[in-house]
Amino acid sequence: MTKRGATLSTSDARRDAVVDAAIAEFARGGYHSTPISAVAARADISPAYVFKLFPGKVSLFVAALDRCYELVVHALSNGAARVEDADPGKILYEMGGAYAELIADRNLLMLQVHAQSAADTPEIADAVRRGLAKVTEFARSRSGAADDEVQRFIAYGQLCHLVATLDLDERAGAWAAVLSAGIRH
Amino acid sequence: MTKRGATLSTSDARRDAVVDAAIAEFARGGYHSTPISAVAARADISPAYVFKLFPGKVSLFVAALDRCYELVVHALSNGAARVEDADPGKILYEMGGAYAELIADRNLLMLQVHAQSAADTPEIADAVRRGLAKVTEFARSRSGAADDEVQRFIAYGQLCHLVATLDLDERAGAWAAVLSAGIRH
DNA sequence: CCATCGAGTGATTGATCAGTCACTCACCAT
DNA sequence: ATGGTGAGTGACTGATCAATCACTCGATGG
Repeated sequence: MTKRGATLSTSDARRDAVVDAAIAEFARGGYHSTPISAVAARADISPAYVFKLFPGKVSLFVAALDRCYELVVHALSNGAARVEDADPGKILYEMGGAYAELIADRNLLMLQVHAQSAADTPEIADAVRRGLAKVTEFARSRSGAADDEVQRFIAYGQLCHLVATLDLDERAGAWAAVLSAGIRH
Repeated sequence: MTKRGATLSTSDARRDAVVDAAIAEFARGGYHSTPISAVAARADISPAYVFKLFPGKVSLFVAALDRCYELVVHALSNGAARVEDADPGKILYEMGGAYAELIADRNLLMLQVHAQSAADTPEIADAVRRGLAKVTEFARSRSGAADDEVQRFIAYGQLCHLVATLDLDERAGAWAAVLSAGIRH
């Protein structure tokens, strides 16, 4: 994360604000159906200036994604710090709880879903892989869990995305209950 | 209006062909970045005629999704039929294998990924829930597995989507191996 | 031979959007 | 004051796309 402080030029501060706006707007509409003008409006600047701060739409989306995964790793780290024990299972469990808290507002979650869908753009695919690599590697090394436990951790994270995207936890139907069981919100 | 049991009128046959084309094209580009003209070109008809066969872009996408989930359930059914045993674990395992075969060409897989991302359109969200309900309920009742096993089955299906979307099984890096381990292609 | 009907299209419209460019304005050092 | 610099914008362009509509064509049947 770019450090925010007095040393930042105003354009760097703007860039950070635009990334915040981009996370919110891209999370709403996804990459292809979110116009730059929506991001600009949320950041209270003109669409033209967004193109002065970022070379193009893709790089803005990638910047939003990078920040997203940064926040995810940070949350996992906080979760892990909550348990003094060194039991990998417990650490992964707390990481899961911390992740659930982080994505409670859905923005970071939906951004990941949309990014996966837009992964035919190479720069976006690269950013997703980069972020997922950091998350996976951090979860593995920080928890000390075996590979298959880490894999399970990520798999249930993906299930969590599905449940949240479709609001399954607020739906009637046994099948919805099967999928949402134990997923924290 | 002429829906004869086995004999399709030419416009109904066209509709089917357009759905096939739609699956392929929407799988490539997703909902928002795939123009109707691409589907029309693949089906060798004019874009205008697509709108005679379907009332709008959304309903074409939904038709493609419906067919997709139909094929998925069919594949699961075939997989389950491969084991004479009544062991839920084995049945789920074979279902997983059959699913992996079905989505080997990626079209049905990517369509589901894109659908999840486009779920802010209510008709699309409904179609995904409808399809997922059928898949989940079929896997549960046909295998006789416990709810948490079914949940695990779906979760690893989602992980499989992620791995395939990002080509993780062809990437170097320990983290990619952790996520792709045991996922069949 | 003529009338009808369904299949299928070309041309167009109206809207949206990424990206560009020439420009203004405020501030600051000389 | 003056000239330079960086922040920020309005107005525009070129392209794309969903959707519509008036039309053609060929088969069918009376």
